[in-house]
Amino acid sequence: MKHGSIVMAYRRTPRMQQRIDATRAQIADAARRLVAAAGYAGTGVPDIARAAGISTGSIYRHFPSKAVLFQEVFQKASRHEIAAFAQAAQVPGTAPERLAGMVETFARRALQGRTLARALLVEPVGPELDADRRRFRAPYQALIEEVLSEGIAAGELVGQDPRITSICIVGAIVETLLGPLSEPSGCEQGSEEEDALVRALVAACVRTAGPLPLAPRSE
Amino acid sequence: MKHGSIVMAYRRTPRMQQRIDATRAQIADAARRLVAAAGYAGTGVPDIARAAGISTGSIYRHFPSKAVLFQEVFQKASRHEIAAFAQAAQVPGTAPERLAGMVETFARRALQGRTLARALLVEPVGPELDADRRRFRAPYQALIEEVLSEGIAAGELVGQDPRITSICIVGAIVETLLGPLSEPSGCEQGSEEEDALVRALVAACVRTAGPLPLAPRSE
DNA sequence: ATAACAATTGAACCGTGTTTCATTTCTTTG
DNA sequence: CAAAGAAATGAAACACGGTTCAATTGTTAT
Repeated sequence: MKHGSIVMAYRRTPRMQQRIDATRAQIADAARRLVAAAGYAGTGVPDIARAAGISTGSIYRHFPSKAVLFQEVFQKASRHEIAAFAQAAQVPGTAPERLAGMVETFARRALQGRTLARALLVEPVGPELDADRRRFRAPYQALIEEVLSEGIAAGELVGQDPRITSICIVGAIVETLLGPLSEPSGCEQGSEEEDALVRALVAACVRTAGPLPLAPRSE
Repeated sequence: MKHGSIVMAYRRTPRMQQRIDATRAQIADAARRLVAAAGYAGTGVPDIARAAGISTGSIYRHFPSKAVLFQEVFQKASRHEIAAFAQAAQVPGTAPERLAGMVETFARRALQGRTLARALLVEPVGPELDADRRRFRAPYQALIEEVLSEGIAAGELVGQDPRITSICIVGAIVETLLGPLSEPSGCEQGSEEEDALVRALVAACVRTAGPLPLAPRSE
């Protein structure tokens, strides 16, 4: 304290805030890319720092922990997917038709995304993120359940517990894609094989929903 | 070398071999019990040693690594389940009837086992065991596929890819049980709730198989 | 220019859980 | 009983990854 002149404190300026936000986004983006390439297990905090061009310690100025960082990454990544899925749910048509479109949308996008989809859907992670993954699957299930309920009310589907059925359909999709998603070149993208897989999956899911032939009104 | 008399070497005698086998079994059994109680993540090698009444290091005389130990534990545990499932597959009846029995068997046993089933079916583990788990699900899928193929040939089920359908059914079962298996007291064993769950699951799986009404012969 | 303070660095830290190994205990054989 | 060697011990070493923090660099305001 040499002299009494009060020097004003450093304040967070817009320019600085922008810089911070950019770094934060850079970290999240690097994490997303690494997870998409190496999976969750194969992505350490130092790896992310290197990929983002910053230091390990800096990560922790922007995120309190690795778990929270990935929570954000996963949520952001899944928002896109869920939006696409929700859009498919809104096309007009009978419940079975809509369901078919939804399942196909899900499957095609997952097969395109591969490793990221695998990380989101099935890759083993710690218990904290495990709960998150269930939360990630839930929106799909809810959208399916909604369509099923409407289909039942409209007499397009047999009577059933739409909640359980929707869970079954989500499980069916994930399990079917699990194999292809695990093998790097399980079935080539855009191949005949992929088409056959998706067709069979869609058919099975529609059957699970139990479409009624054509009974518009009670006899 | 005090005196020239050649003292014969120690040789592995039947008695000793029996002892070794017993210890090995003891280790595997302790591991199984601990996994059933605390899950895979919550079971360390020292824990197993303590439960088996031996030292940590001894484990490594009997198993080269923790991964191999659990491989054996999981395989042995699943043998029982698969045997029960295979038995359910052999009861006489139509394909839909048999499938219903199989699904119910699987679900009831899994809900009874809880933590062990969860460890086998869904608990996050390392990548080595991940492949094992897929191998663990495969026998169920194969048995279902077999029943489906027979049902299709017999005209009891609609035309379909039985492989994909069987994968879907396995996924449906696992996904449906995942919730209850995760929550310690999700739905009480032997409860009304459990019955409803199993009924809905069985119904959904049978629909997935696509039973045909009653068309014994082509018109 | 320089005080004040935030952001960044990266090597060290720490907890957890697996694996090792010098030592001890036990079993068999002459 | 003594020698030989396998089996068991358990404390210590190790590996791995996330997290921390003292030192440094960068930015703002006077």
